[in-house]
Amino acid sequence: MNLKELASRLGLSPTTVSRALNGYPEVNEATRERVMAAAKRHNYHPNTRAIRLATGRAMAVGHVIPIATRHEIVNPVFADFIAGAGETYSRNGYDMVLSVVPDDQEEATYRGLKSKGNVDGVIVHAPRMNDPRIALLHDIGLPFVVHGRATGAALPYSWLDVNNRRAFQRATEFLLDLGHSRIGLVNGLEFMDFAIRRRTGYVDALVARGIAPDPGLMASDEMTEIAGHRAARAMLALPQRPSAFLVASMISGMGVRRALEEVGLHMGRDISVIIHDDELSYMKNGEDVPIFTATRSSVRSAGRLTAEMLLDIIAHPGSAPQHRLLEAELIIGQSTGPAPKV
Amino acid sequence: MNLKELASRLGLSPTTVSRALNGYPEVNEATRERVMAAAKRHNYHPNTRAIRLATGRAMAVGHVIPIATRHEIVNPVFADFIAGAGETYSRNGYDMVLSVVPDDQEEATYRGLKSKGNVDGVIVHAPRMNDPRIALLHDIGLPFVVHGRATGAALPYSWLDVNNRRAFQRATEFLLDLGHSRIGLVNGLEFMDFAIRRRTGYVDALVARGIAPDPGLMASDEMTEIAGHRAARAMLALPQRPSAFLVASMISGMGVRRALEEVGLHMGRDISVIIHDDELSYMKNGEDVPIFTATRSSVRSAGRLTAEMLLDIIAHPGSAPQHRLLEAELIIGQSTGPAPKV
DNA sequence: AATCGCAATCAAACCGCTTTGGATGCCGAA
DNA sequence: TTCGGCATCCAAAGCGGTTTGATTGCGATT
Repeated sequence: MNLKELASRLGLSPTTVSRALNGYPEVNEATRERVMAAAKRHNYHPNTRAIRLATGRAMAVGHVIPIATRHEIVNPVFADFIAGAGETYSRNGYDMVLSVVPDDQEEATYRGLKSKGNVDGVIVHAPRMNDPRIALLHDIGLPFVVHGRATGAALPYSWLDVNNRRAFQRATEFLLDLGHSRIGLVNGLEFMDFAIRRRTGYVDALVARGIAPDPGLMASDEMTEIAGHRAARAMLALPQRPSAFLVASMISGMGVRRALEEVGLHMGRDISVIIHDDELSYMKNGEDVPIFTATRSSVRSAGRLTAEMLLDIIAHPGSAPQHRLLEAELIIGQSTGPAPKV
Repeated sequence: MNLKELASRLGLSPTTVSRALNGYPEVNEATRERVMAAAKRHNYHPNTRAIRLATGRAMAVGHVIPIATRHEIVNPVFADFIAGAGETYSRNGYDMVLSVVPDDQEEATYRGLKSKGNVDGVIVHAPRMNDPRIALLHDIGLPFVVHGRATGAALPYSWLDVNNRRAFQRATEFLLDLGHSRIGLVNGLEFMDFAIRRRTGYVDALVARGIAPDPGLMASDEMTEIAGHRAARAMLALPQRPSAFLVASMISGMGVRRALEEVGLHMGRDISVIIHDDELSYMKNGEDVPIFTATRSSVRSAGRLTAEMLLDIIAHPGSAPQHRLLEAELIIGQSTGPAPKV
């Protein structure tokens, strides 16, 4: 069943039927209802491919995921972000198209997406310092929103980010207030923009209290259980071990906890831990009382909001770049307590 | 730059240019090369929307992800499966379109995908017993492959699955051989097909050795850290506690390990644990020596293979359903050892 | 009665490609 | 010489919608 056939059954022209279904004003209400009813009765759905060609819009948004020929891994927050963004797209009749490509083909993929007209815009994931994608997308004229920020970008661009600096600053202050002065930072890889900001927040808080940051207490690695474990073990082996940890993710935090248990330290009593909690749906931080004290920000709702921003930008080309900075909550769980007297 | 313009620059008809670019034989080789060169020089990429309309093919595959209005959560293996499938699609010029929809709109989504012509086929995730999607997709005539199997399906369908029954049977036998006789099963939710099969494997192995399965040693819940912890705690509190655990996932396994440590049991010495390891990229099971003894099967390569199967089915409509059963490896890590003498 | 305005509808062009069904020119065979 | 066959190339008709630019009918205005 297509437009033409539906129109002929109704004794109307395709023009009128199209307009009736799309809510144009110049069609008699009685006619419109007749058309609507017939469309429903015959289970008519306009062919997306034809709409796309006719309107010149792709009605789709792209997400490009470069895969590890070298170091990076599929980001564990990715699934939840996508789920959030996908909700927004579904609600607005957009498709989400994912391109999983070797990272040396990332640029070609963006160019292809634009010139072949597959999508109306893209969301940029996991920005790094001086991220080349921003200039690239500007260059090819493909609307985009960055999830996160890219320090060093020369051009203006739209972004949505969590205030990572502030979150880690507050968490550090919270630990300092509890009497901790040697605080270990188990950070993500510091070519990722958010990891840099987190370290800045941590360092700022220490410096503001007159504490010189100790390089031995700052680790930077992938946010895996293994890496978290390794970093914590190393710091626990120091002559002056930390009495608290600030950890970049739930998963790293589990590695840290394992390290603590191995050396016989009780989390929340002998040693404090704060993690950043992205509220991943499959990685809940406890049920009633959180296991970890955490800076918390839902990556899923970030996905929803980022997608909304992008759709708005697509709908209003030429509008000024948009920015949105979300604050993380600091929620108290069982993993923090006053620094033990020495 | 479009076909018509490229053609006119070349002094050729669109027909010939189209054929030249698509490798049709009825075009002079010299002409073809001239066309190819011009296409490259002008950075010509055919408009995907037009191709799709003209050929009637969507050149896209759909993945429908129902989101939790009730119980389910975004599947943690999902990201890796998608990454694998996406590789296959990219390599073959297909797009992957993800639909994230409230689960009461799942059926409508599949129907829409078909009637609006957005995709040429779909992959069905996380099949349950008597999964209604199979009959639905048969009904609307949308090619599909199931990742997993759906016990109770009346109609034939294509699937790719891991031999979950065998994997858990082997793991159980391995534990039995080590002298364990009380083995706790920390399973996933048993409306999921794979969870049922795993339990079957576990039970079969026990029965084969003349051991009656103890309902108190079989837990079924979401595969989260929290749930794994809860299940393990409950079993450890039994008058006759298990000396080994068989656990459905890496994440559950971390909860189990936490429970063990809380009650002062050393994993691998006092108590044995085997998990199922999907080889998620952000959840490595150790680096050199695996932390957990595990039944292992890469969900990422499953994604690749499932996608290949689907593309094959799309390319050969009317062919017989295809099946592929992958065997899991049993790899030995640090979490298993002989049952302690009582 | 002639004109105007407005509501409602339609024919046809168009989006950018593929594909069908010819054309055209040239060569070798009858 | 004539004609069939072959290699090349092309005009035009789709694909299934949207959108532009009329057209029609009718009550209201002059």
